[in-house]
Amino acid sequence: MSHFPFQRLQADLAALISKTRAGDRLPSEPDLAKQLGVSRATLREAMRTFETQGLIHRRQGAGTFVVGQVPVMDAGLEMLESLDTMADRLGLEVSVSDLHVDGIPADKDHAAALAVPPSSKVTRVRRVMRADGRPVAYLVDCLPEEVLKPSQLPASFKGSVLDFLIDRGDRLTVSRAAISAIDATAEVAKPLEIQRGDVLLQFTSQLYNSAGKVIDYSSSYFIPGYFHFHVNRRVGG
Amino acid sequence: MSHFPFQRLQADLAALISKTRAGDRLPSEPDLAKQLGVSRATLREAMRTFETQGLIHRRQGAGTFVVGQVPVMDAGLEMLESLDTMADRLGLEVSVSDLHVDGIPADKDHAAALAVPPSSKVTRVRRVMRADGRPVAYLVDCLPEEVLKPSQLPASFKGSVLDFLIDRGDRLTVSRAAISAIDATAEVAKPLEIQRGDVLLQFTSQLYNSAGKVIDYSSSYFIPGYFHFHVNRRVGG
DNA sequence: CAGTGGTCTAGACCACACG
DNA sequence: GTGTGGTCTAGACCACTGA
Repeated sequence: MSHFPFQRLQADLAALISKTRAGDRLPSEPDLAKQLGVSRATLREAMRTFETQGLIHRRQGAGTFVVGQVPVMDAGLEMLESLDTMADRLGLEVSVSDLHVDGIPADKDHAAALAVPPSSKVTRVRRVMRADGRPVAYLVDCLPEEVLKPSQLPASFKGSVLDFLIDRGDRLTVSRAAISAIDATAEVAKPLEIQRGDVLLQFTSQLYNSAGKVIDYSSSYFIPGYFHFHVNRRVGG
Repeated sequence: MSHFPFQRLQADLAALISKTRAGDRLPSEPDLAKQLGVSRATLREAMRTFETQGLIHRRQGAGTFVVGQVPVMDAGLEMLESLDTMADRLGLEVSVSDLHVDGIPADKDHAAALAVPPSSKVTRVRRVMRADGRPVAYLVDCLPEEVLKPSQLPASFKGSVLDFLIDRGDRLTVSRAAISAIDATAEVAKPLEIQRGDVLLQFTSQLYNSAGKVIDYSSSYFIPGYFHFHVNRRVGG
């Protein structure tokens, strides 16, 4: 028996997953832990890696399922386009769920990013993007109320704030996105159906109009494995 | 007593950390777990969040220390520059440690990225970048042997492959970087002095010369909190 | 309802740092 | 050696799913 349970366990799990048909359920965690000769805690730690890669999906009360080939969205970062538009361009099917639109008072973060007074009203739009029925991104947009009131969004709103603004005729120029990697908090883990502590790619963006004013402050959380973002960087001046 | 130990624990830990002077040691994990009324496993789970944010640093055998204000490297992604150059521009002190240069046979990944035959020789350069003495990034460059032999690197090599190539007169044009978020594997966790499973921002880059040939394939791993990468995205065509 | 994954506990052993 | 963080175990209770 190896003295490094975790490494061996990773290999054993990889073998098990690869020989399980997509969509099928793995044995329950207690059973699997017994089979592989480790405790359930260790097993779960190892499973987190495979969930991050999008190879398995765990559903409380239901089980752990092997996930089939994932549709990957590959996009450059030079251009800003909505995930909807991106999916269209790539010929992928995406859907939106858990759409919530509300008005909230600006907190310090909003006030600084949007250049509005603290406690002024901002419109918040939250939703989950799904590909193949599985959550792949969680998006939160915040806009000053004078740019967008919750009531202005039509019943037919399909989830893309960017596309809505463009269609409405707003003159948008550029978006500045900060890129980071984070642990999922409980708030974003729940809609994305992942675990708190799972790894996410985060974009925090400010969208400018032609007057140079920030009209949208958004946080986007992407589950790794479903997206391939890339950027071309020039060398020298 | 709250029914949500984790949330309360996060708040308690945050309070403890904020009132501890930078550089001081926190109580040991068993002591702290007892103080806060949770098990050590739960405590460690919560601590991971603060370590990701760079607020604390855990050293096996020594203790957990509160980290002072971190020097942040803020950089756009439109231009490719070495971390050395970036640090200079920002007036920050960085150092290189754990420099390893070796020649290895190309694996499938190298062969595909560098467009060289499998098992042909590639030169690999690995090193850790430190700011304020703390590891902040782990960098691995792989170059075909005909571009760079291990013996060609001078003893004075200070860690930047990009700067070396530029100084040598290589005509470089553009770098294509793929951006991802990953769990730290054991291999990168060790040099970065973090835990396996901690979150990292990863850039995987191909550097092109003016002939359109890939001459460097690199993987860069960044600890979140020390870097603010951003990109400006144009709207529309 | 039984069974699943999500969380927490108490305790153990190890490798490592430091005096 | 002593004490630290790193890891693993065995068991418990909970929330949720689905028949």
